Amino acid sequence: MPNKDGAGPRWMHGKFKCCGYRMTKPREAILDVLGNTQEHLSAEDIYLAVHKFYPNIGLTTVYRNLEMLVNMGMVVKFDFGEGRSKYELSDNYSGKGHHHHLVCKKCYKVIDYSDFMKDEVKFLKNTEDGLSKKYEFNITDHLIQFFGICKKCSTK
Amino acid sequence: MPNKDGAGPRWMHGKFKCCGYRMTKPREAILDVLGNTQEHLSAEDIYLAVHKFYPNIGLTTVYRNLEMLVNMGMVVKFDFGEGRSKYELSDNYSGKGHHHHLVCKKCYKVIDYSDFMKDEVKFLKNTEDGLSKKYEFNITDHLIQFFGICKKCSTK
DNA sequence: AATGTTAATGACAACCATTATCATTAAATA
DNA sequence: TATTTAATGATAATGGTTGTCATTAACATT
Repeated sequence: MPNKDGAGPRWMHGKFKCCGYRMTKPREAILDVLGNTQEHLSAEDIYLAVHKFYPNIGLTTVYRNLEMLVNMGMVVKFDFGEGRSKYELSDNYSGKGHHHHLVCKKCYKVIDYSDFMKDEVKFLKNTEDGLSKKYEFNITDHLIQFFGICKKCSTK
Repeated sequence: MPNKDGAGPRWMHGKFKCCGYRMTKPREAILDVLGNTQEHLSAEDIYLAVHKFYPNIGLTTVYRNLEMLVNMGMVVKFDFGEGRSKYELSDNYSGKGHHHHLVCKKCYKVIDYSDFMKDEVKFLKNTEDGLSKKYEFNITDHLIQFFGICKKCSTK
């Protein structure tokens, strides 16, 4: 799963360099893991995946890098109510494209959906504009999640 | 702030009784606190407020009751990214009415807004219907939050 | 009002995701 | 290759939340 050539995409290196950061093996491995899954991974999930190839990379490092990547906007952190955060590459860096989440409250399975975005975009634009003006808030983000019970969980 | 008569609204007692639950002093005090604030309180906030009048009510009891009230649908639990959950009475039991949240990412101030709900309701209905059908999910809830920087935080 | 049943409590320990500390290592640059 | 300092890894600490268990008190029944 990780890039065995040890280089990683060129643009990535640039991205880090120009911020005064370095491209390190753990950082690259973490991005690799995030880039090669459709799942929503916890810090520990990522740690375990990375650990297979680089057994000396520690959990602390994973947390540190995730925090940094979130701050850089390359990774997004989600809370699905499971007691631990989940991470995924942000829209610009993942193949998934813009999507939102549908979360099962029982098994915490998460479905990405990107249908129904037309209404949503309109609604979001309106609301963000209105709220920004009225409450003098500089809105940078939104979180839209639907919760429910998935098919599997509803039949047991 | 708590009802000194020690009775509380009648309908509440009924609500609990018919589920096999009991109306206890801690439970009542917690509901009282939640019913008499416009703030979004953490478990500890509630504990401290309750503690003033009933110093022997413990934090564990607060957590236990909150969990139970959330399961009953009387209280809603929110995560604003602060590292601890916040609680408020659900729409049906609070004077606030249906609203959503605008959260400052720096100071975690939360603004309730109920403007712009017209678009939202339409959008939500559409999306929920579509998602339910397509993904065979029984949708029960949604979470809509806007994040940004409040005026105060942006000028310092 | 007294009693019995059992939901609920309170004190404390345990849990577990996340963060802080700090000596050591290794990217990037010259 | 040497220098600088960002980044690492091991470990301890933090802090919100949950589990345990003996005790208490709501409520229905008598």
